[in-house]
Amino acid sequence: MPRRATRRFYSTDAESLARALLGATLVRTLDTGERLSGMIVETEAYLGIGDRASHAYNSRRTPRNESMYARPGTLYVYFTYGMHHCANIVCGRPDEPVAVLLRALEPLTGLDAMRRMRAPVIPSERPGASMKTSSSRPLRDWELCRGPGNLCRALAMDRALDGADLVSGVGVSVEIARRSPIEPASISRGPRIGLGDVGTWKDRPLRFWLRGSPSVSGPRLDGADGPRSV
DNA sequence: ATGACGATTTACT
DNA sequence: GTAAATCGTCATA
Repeated sequence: MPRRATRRFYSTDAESLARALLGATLVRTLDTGERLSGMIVETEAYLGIGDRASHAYNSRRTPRNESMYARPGTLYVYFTYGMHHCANIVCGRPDEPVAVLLRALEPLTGLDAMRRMRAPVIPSERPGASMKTSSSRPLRDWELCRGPGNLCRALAMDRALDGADLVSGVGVSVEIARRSPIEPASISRGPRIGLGDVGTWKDRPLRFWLRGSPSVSGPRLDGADGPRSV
């Protein structure tokens, strides 16, 4: 199949990598040996110490974001909102805290395992208690990895994977398989999602997605192209 | 020690 | 549209 992405592939600026990752396949191997995979359809670029929306803004370097300063091809996984994990791939040059957030995949294999991971955790199975049928209808295939938090949940990715090197491939349970380049015309871009008060950085069109994919997150105001294209 | 804050998601008015 | 869930992390004291 396609070959694993090389160090060179990741050694570029965030915007270029965000585009290059679209269409690539992310493969996650569980401890059980199950292989879950999906096509990357949505990414966001975080440009580094000058990017007010970045965890590394103003050279901020703490135990949490330490892996942002690692070699290109390193995984940066963080925990937020008390319940979600988000996964990034570090790029740029070594010691440069530049990264791309993985926001959505179109599931390819291991959908049953993904559905299992996404299944809500019942607080306590109380016999006799009226089972409040969680109004949640069964998840459709295309929404299993829709959104950065859901993506990590479906693929069982957490801080244990933070700092993993996607290139060496030694004992790595996550890998990126390149694919033939995507037609530039099929890529849309727009402002990043979920940012706080970051001034003008809020509007920079650093979010990229594959036009037409149902798995792309964010508000879908129209039908054909998902979020407002730019 | 304390408090404010999330690169989110989901449910609800 | 608004709000709640939920807790690790970081800056401040």
